Amino acid sequence: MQLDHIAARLEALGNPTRLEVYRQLVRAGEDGLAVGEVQARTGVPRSTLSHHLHKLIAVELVSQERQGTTLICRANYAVMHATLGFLERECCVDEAKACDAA
Amino acid sequence: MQLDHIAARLEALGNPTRLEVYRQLVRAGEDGLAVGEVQARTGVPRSTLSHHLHKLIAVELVSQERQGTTLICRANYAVMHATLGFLERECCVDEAKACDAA
DNA sequence: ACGGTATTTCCAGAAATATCGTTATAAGCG
DNA sequence: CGCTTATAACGATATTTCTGGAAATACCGT
Repeated sequence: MQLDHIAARLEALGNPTRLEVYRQLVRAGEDGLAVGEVQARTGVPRSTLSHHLHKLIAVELVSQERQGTTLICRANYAVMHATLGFLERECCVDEAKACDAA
Repeated sequence: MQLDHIAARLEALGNPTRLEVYRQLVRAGEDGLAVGEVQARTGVPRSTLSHHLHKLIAVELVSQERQGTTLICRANYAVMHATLGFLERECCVDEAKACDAA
């Protein structure tokens, strides 16, 4: 994973509205949530929400699947874990040094 | 930790330049790095770097300590871990559900 | 106090982002 | 086919961010 990709994902999550949306999707689990359901839970206006969802989709943190007229959104756990893993590895560098120092 | 704080931290890290700066600080470990040293390693112009550092400091991911004419910057690991911990907890909600489903 | 080094603050323009009303598109149903 | 629902794309505006040069400030040795 490249630094730019990680940064893009963090930026996507670095907005209260999007973080809240993402959290709702995580909580929804495997079943995911229809866009309209996310809208109902967050109260974000439709067009704004669509915009934010696209940002999350663009960095692959969220995926969409059509079911009839509704679009189901799901959190992409693998990408999230990869991102967190990268950050932890960065932190572990320091952890090791901290341990050396201690 | 509130959602807004987390988002602010993610946003701070969600910029390639700042993520790189932060990574350099993490790698430097406990000793930290002088601003000038960060500048030398990243090649970011001084004023631009100063701005980015302030953003990282504002969300407490980085701290500064003066040593004579130079300012030493250090990564604040505790804050980083708290942030990652929050995200992991969010993810664990899903993990549990994923396990139920599996 | 003077000179030098390290760093920030000031400023301003370009670019990106957030927001949301309106309009368009896709899918199902009778 | 026309109606309804669900959602995305368009478009416009206000705000924020990013960037970096120039000037100001902080600290130190002499």
